[in-house]
Amino acid sequence: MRPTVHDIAAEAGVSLATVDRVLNRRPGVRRQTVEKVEEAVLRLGYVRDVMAANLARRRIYPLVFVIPAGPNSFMRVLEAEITAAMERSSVERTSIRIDTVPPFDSAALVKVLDAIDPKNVSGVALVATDTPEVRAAVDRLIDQGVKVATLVSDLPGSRRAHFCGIDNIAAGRTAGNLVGRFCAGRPGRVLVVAGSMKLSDHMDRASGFAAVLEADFPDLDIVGPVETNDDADTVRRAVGTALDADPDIIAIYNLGAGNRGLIEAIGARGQRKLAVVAHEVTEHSRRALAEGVFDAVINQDCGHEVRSAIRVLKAYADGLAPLSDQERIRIDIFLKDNLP
Amino acid sequence: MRPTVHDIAAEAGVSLATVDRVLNRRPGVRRQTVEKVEEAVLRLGYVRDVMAANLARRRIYPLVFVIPAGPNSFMRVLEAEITAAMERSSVERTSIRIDTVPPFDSAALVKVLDAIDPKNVSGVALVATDTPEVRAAVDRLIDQGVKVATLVSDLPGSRRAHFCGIDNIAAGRTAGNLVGRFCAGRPGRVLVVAGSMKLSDHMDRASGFAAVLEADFPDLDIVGPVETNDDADTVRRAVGTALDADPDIIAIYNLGAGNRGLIEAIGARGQRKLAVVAHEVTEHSRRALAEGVFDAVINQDCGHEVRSAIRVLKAYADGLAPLSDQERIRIDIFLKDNLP
DNA sequence: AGATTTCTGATTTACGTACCTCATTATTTG
DNA sequence: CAAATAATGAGGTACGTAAATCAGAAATCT
Repeated sequence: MRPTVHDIAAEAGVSLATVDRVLNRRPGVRRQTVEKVEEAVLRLGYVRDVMAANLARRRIYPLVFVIPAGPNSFMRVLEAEITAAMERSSVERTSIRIDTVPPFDSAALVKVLDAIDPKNVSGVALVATDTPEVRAAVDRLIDQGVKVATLVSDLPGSRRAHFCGIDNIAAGRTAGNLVGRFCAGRPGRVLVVAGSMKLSDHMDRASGFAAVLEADFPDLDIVGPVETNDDADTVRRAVGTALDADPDIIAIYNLGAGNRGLIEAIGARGQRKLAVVAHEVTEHSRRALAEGVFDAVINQDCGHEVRSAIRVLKAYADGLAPLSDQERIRIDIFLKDNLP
Repeated sequence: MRPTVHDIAAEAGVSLATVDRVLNRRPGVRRQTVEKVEEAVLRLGYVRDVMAANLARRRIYPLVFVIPAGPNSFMRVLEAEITAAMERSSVERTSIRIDTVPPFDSAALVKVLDAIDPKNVSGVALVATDTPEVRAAVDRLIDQGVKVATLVSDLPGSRRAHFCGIDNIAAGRTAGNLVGRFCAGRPGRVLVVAGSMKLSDHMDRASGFAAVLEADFPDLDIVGPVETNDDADTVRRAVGTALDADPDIIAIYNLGAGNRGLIEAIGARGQRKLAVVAHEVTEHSRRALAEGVFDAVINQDCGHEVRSAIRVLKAYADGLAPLSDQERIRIDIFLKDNLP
C-alpha cells in the first residue's frame, strides 16, 4: 500500500494538520518541523494522490489556447483538436478557452496575452510569433504565476515551461534528406517556400534543410526561401513565377502552409517532374500525396500536441514534472502508404 | 457543475442506493426502476467521476504483460517500457506483472495464458503468435471476464478487445515504396528477410511489401522471404549466402528482427551498394542508420504501445471505450535525421 | 390471507486529501 | 514575568462514489 498523509504524520511524529501545512506550503510551521515532515515523506516515498487531491479541492484547470485565426488548414485542425479536448473537459477537470489572433501580428498577440487574467487561468498554450514583445508578454504571464507552454512554434529565450512541438531543425534536415534522395543524383535547383521568418519553426526548418543539402547533396542548389505569409494564393503565384522563370528547378520544399496554392501551381504545370516535400497532413496534402503530386509530407501530430499541452500545463500547475518521454512529439514522415 | 449520483437519485425519484445498484449493475432492482434511473442519467448527462469512483473502491488494475523472452532487442525495449510503466503504477493505480515465454512457442504461450487467474487479473496484453491454440486460450480468458489486448502482433479471429500495434500491411507497403524509390529505377532483386510466418505482423508486412513492388516497381523482383526465427546469427548466414549467390540483389528488406546479423552480413561485404530498410529503432538499427548502413527504419513506438495498452485495458475494465484517436499507433519512418 | 421473496429506501462508513476552526503549547518579545 | 505571537494539535466537513446493513414496502406464491 502506498503511504498516506496519515502515515507521514505518524512517521514524523506530528499531527495531520502540520503535514498538510507542509505539503501545501502553508505558513505556520517551524523550519525544523518542516524538515521532519519532508524527511518522513522521503523515507516512506510518499506521493500525493492527485486524484483524491483534485477531488477534495474540486480542482479544475482553466486553460487558454492562443492560436492564429485565418484559413491555414493546419491551424484549423489544431483548433478542432482543441475543441475535441474541450469535450473531454468534464472528465479531465479542465476548462478550456480558445483565443484566436490575427496571424503574424505580434502586437495583437501581445494584447491577447496581456488580457489574460492570471487569477482565473492556470495555464496558457500559445502558437508563438518569435518577437521580443511576445517574449516579454509571455514572461509577464509567467511572473503572475501562469504556466505557459508554446505550441507548434517555440519562443526561444522566454521562460515558457515547455515547448509542445517538434525539433524543427531536424524536420528541415529530414526534408533535405528526402528531397536529396528523391532527386537521385540528378543535379538542379530546389525551390524553398516559407511562411514567415518571424516564426521560429520556419527559420529552423530552413536552416536544417540548407545544412543537409550543402553537406550531402552538393548538386542541388537552393532557390529562396520565398516568404508567403502562409497564404495559399501567394504561394501559388510565387511558385508559378519561380517555376516558369527557372527550368532547372527539380524539387520543391514547402516548409510552411499554403499547400493548396502549391498544389495548384504544380497542377497547372503538369508536364514537369518535381520532387515535392511539404509539411503537415491536412485535407489538401493528403490528397496530394495520394495522387502523387507530393512525394512526402512531414507531419507533427497536433492531436498529440494538444493533449500533451494539456497534460503538461496540468502537471506544472500541480507542481509536477511531466513525463518527458510521453511528451516528445515525433517528426512523422508520411508517404502515401503510411498515411493514418 | 456536472451532475452527481445525488442529482440522478433526485431526478429519477429513487434513493441513492438504487442509483448505485443500477450504475454498478448490481441485482435487486426492478426493470422499470432501472429504466427510470437510466433515463435520468441520459437526461442529466451524467458521467461517473472515475477518479472519485476509483478512490472509493480502492480500485487497482492488475495487469499482465505476456512477451517473448530471448535476445530480440525490440522485445527487450518493450520490456523496458513495461518496467517503466510499473514505476508509475502507484500513480496510475495499476499492478503490472510481466510473464515471459519462449519465442515462437505457442504451446508455452498457451500454458502461460491458462495459468492466469481471472480473479486476480483484470487485463492481459500479449504479443501473440498466430495459431489456433493461442486464439482459443485468449478466448478462454475473455470468457472468464479478463480484458485482452494484443501487442505488436495481432491475433485475427480472436475476440481480443484491442490491438496495440501498427497496421502491418501498410508498414510493408511503406517499406516497398521506400525501397523502390531508393533503388531509383535501377533494376534488380530485393532480398526479403522475415522472422516467422506464424507471426501475423510478419505475414502482413511481407504481403504489403510484395504488393507495392509488383504494382509500382516492376523492375524489382523479390527473393524470399527467408525465415530466420528472428535470430541474428541465422540472419547473418542467410543474408550472406543470398548476397554471395546473387549479384543482382540491390536491396534488402528485413521485416523481422535480428538486425545485428544483417548489419554484420552487409559490413562483411562493404563494397556492395545496397538499399536497406529494416524495422524497429534499437541500439543496432540506430547506429546502422547513423552510419549509412541502413537507409530507413520503420518503427512502432513501443513506449506508446505499452502506455496505450494500459490505458485501453483500464478503460475496458471500467466498461468504457478508449479514446480511439489517441490509441492509434503510427507507422514511423526514420531516416538518420529524424531519429528521436 | 399469510408467508415468502424480491425490491427499495435510509443511513453509514470509507477512500485520500484539502481546508477550516478552535484549543493548546512553545517561543519570543517587551 | 506577563503578554504577545508563533507553532502545533485535535477534530470536523467536504469532494463523489462504493459498498454495506437493516428496515420496510411491494409483489409473488402457497
